Amino acid sequence: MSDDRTVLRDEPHDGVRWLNADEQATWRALLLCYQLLDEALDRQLQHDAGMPHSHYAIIAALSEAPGSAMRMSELAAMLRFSPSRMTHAVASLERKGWAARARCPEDGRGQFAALTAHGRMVLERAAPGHIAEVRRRIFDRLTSTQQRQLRGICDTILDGLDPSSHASPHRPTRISDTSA
Amino acid sequence: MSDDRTVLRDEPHDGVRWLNADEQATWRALLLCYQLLDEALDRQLQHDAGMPHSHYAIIAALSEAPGSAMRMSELAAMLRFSPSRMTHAVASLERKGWAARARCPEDGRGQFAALTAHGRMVLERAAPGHIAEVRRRIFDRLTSTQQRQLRGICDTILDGLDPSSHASPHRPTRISDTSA
DNA sequence: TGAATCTGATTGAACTCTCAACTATCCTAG
DNA sequence: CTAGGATAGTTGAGAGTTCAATCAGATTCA
Repeated sequence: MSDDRTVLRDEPHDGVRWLNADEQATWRALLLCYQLLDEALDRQLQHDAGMPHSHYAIIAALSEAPGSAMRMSELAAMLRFSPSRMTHAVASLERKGWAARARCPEDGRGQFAALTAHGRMVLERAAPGHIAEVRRRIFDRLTSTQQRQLRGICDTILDGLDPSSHASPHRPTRISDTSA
Repeated sequence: MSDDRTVLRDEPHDGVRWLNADEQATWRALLLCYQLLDEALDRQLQHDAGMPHSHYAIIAALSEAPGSAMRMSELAAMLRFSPSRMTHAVASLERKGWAARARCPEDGRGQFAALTAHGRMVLERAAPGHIAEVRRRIFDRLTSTQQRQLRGICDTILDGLDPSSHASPHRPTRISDTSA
């Protein structure tokens, strides 16, 4: 209890190679970056628009869908949410009157989530502030070289995390896709 | 309601410049990367060690502190947690017997959080799996060039987020610092 | 000294997310 | 046509986080 040396040493253990000093520093910076970025974005949205980032992602996705509506499962797949998470989130949006659900005619099990007029208005009001924050925190700070590097790094890491993310190479993207 | 065009256009609005296609793609990749990485790490720790990533960060930090103990506020500042979050988290660790709290003699308001022997054991068991996951998801995939690039990008972004993060340039880092 | 203020930490409510059931519908093979 | 299994989505409990309010011990200064 009064030992000031860590119990974890930088030698292999259980067949695991530990991180070296450089890797540690990078990992620490990455984690901190994630954490602070996430908090900054969430705080901005929560404060200025009364919604968490995940809800913004949902209404932004809906706003770009044909008829402003999508099947729950489509939505979940697109945003990589669990079905349960999506149900809870859309239920919450519904309570606020920003979204509505409707049974799917072709499949009795299915549900559509649709953006309401009110929801669309809320999104329109929330988007500028959100995008400004993204810009301010990230794109205004990075050189175009760094931006390209970042893209490559993310794609590389995603390859190992998300088999289905060789995604969207040429899909005509839309602006509110600053979401997720 | 049956309008398939997005309400958000890629023209300036409210003085905010929207993201262009490249920026959007990068931003999307970054978000997805964050999300999946975070889930992967959290799931691994939760599944194999019964704790969320944030709790791992706490016990790892404690394990490296002199006497395996730190003031609540120190701990919170180091990990960039709110006081409230830290209180709740340490309370949870205490319930599991992994940490203990003790009043600070010099300052009646203060509290120390200390790692228990049990907590140290739990950390020792959890660390290899966690580090392996970090390695597998990130460092095994990136070239050393990419690693350097990533470090630079994170530092750049952190400059705008966290004034106090020009941090740890030469502090003798320790292994369990794969935390946070 | 003693009021006003500041600081370290805690509390409880509200909310989101996860996980493990569970319901309802659809599909398929016998 | 019906039993078994797959699919779409929901439910509720448990946990972590945030926020605002609060408490108690320090500090300041008149």
